[in-house]
Amino acid sequence: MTVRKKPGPGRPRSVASEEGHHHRDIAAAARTRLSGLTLSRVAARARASKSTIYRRWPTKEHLIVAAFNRWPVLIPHDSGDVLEDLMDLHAQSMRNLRRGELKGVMPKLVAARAEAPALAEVLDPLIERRYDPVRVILRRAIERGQLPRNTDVELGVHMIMDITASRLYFAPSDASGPAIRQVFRVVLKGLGARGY
Amino acid sequence: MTVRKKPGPGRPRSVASEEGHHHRDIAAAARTRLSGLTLSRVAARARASKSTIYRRWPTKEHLIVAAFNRWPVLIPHDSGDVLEDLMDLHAQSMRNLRRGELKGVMPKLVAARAEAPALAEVLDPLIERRYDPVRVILRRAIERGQLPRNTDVELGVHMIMDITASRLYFAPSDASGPAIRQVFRVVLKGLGARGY
Amino acid sequence: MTVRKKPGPGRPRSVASEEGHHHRDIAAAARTRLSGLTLSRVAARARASKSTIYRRWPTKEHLIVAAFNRWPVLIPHDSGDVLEDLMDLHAQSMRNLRRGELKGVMPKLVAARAEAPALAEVLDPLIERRYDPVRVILRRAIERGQLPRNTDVELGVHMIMDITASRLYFAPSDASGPAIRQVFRVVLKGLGARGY
Amino acid sequence: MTVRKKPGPGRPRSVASEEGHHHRDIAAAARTRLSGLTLSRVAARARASKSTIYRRWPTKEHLIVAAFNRWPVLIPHDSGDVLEDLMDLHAQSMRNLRRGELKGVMPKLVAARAEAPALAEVLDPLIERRYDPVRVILRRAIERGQLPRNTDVELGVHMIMDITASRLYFAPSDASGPAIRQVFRVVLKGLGARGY
DNA sequence: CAGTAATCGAGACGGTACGTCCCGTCTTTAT
DNA sequence: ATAAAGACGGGACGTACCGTCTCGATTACTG
Repeated sequence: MTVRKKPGPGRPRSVASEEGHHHRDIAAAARTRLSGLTLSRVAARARASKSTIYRRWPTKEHLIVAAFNRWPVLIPHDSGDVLEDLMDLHAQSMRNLRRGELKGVMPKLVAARAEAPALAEVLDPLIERRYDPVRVILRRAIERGQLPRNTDVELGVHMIMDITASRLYFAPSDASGPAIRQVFRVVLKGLGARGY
Repeated sequence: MTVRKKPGPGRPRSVASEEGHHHRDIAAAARTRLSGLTLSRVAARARASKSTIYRRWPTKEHLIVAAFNRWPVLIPHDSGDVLEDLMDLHAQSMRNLRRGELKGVMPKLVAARAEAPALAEVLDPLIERRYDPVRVILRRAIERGQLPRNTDVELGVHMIMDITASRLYFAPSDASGPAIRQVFRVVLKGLGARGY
Repeated sequence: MTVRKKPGPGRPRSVASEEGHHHRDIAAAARTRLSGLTLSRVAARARASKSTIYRRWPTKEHLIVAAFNRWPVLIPHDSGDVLEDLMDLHAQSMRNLRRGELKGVMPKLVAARAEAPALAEVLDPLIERRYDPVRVILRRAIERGQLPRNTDVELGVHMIMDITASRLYFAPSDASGPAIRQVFRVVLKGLGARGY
Repeated sequence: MTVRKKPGPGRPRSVASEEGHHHRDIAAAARTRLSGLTLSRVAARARASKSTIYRRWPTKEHLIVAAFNRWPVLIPHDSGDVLEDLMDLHAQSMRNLRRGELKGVMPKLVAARAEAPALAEVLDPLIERRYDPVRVILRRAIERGQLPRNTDVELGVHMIMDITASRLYFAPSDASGPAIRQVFRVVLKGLGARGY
């Protein structure tokens, strides 16, 4: 436990945890206006100082990762049909994307990650967690009998997430509802689902 | 057609970026050492000047795009089986990736593209062309009878490329041969191929 | 004499003298818009090419000198009184200065001259010639008996020109009529003139 | 008065240009080698960065003005005779001029001033202050009775400075001791001094 | 009149300084 | 002792201009 036994002299860090109001403010400030993001600007907007930011996050990119983690998590609903559940997830993504200037953050993060292995260690678990809703949906499909008992869930999850991510962030592809539905249908069928 | 309208008076630009002329190939100089790429360094290595570079490419990123376009194109072989053909393509990618420092260039390009629409106009056609080998392979599979007559080729091409790109460049996923084989199998089966 | 003995084949320089129409055009183009003067701009305005300009003048500054030499020469009038004649000269200067953007050219020339001795050789004779009108006026004053027979004309000329130039171009001083009249009066009196 | 309004928080600027602190004196670095002066070189020599320099001085020329202001001020001595005092001042100028590469700085400054009014506001007061020694000498001459009670001191000061400056920096004139002595004699006589 | 060779306009080229921007660290004063 | 403020060293960026060069097109001389 990192409990301070004795406060000692001097001003203590303002609620020294990531949940502290100050740090929350900073990450929030970073979340808006990702393009042309500058640490000085973030500091100014959060009424913090650059020292404070660098005391908490070793690089600008780490701060962006923190900001990225504030993205709302997708909620897996249960409509009784895999395809519809996946489409619902995609709709949630699209809604998140539209609001806020978070559009370009994923490419930026991925680029930073590519040449800073240290960043990968922080970023990858967060990304991995984003896969969970799809996991839930696919597992439910198995229980429901829409997918075979022995379906490789991880394979399916990654395929769906990879394609979705590509279409949303990276490639100049069609990310509209109908196009994505087609993709999901092929994946489900390839996984052995009946009726697609 | 890129027909020269009229030569007119004036010294024409060296064709250095195409065949190389009296100075070194600039794009080639940019190709090596992508991380920490500096225009001054590129200029020095190519025995060119920054002016010359900026006269040809409006931004550093445009130059990188040109450098990216020197990547060897994948050759679609014909082994008589779709899956093997696709796996061969993937093997070529892996080989290209290993040699050269081109590793981090894709994420960088994608990030730059995300916030410079002008760059997208130049980059997207080049990316699109990279899809061709897969197109060829899928079409051959249809002719061969491995895929149904009415297969949506574009759908398949994009799915395969999206997933491959994700695994190779963007996501912390398994891009090994066996893992990719699994993915391809699911896609092919999803498209209606028999025997996978 | 630099007379071409035999013309030989080939196109001769277009009226290869400073009086040639083409060169006149160039110097004229340089005369307008001295601040932010660029050889490319001069070339464009004169419909000449940089090569042509550099064939005639070894540096930008030499061209400016040529342009400077187009300044109208001051005409020494004879009113019967030295002081009035000098004031008339000053009025002419002021008029020249007001029209045209030639304002900053003298400082520029002087600065260039300071670090390019070669330029001094070209510029100094031209400047020296600008002293002539004052010489004429002072000599007339001697003949007229307004100045002593043994007046050091050169001393007077240089003093008058130095002060005038300082006030007009270099120092933040008063170059108005009355102020200059005071100056001239002191110089004349110092030279031994009676009645000032 | 340049009163500090309020220190407030934040690291204050180093006073390097005034007393020198943890890095070398920037203006001093600029003072040496005026011709071919490069901000990068100044920065390197002063162990400072371009940012630091541009934070203090808006333009290269402003820095040069600051460097110019380090020129030693002339000391008005009192020999009992105006002419000798003025000649002593001139001797000091000549000595300053000889040592150091400051030779070309005045023309440069004047040229820059001519097309940047903002620079004039900074430069002019400094130049004006350089006139003081002559003022002192002329006033003493009046008290001493060498010049009339009602002498226009400012007129004399400016005439002397204008001519001196012209001969030293701008015009291709004789700035030797005897020549200058002649000039001073004429000015003094013109101002009503007796015995010249 | 036809051939030919120097000059011309246009502008690309290598080089280099400029002034701006941002990063991540450091140094103050205020709390 | 920490925080806010922001100065600092470092270094890349993209712009501007210089003086040289390389083209194709345009001439005036020569044969």
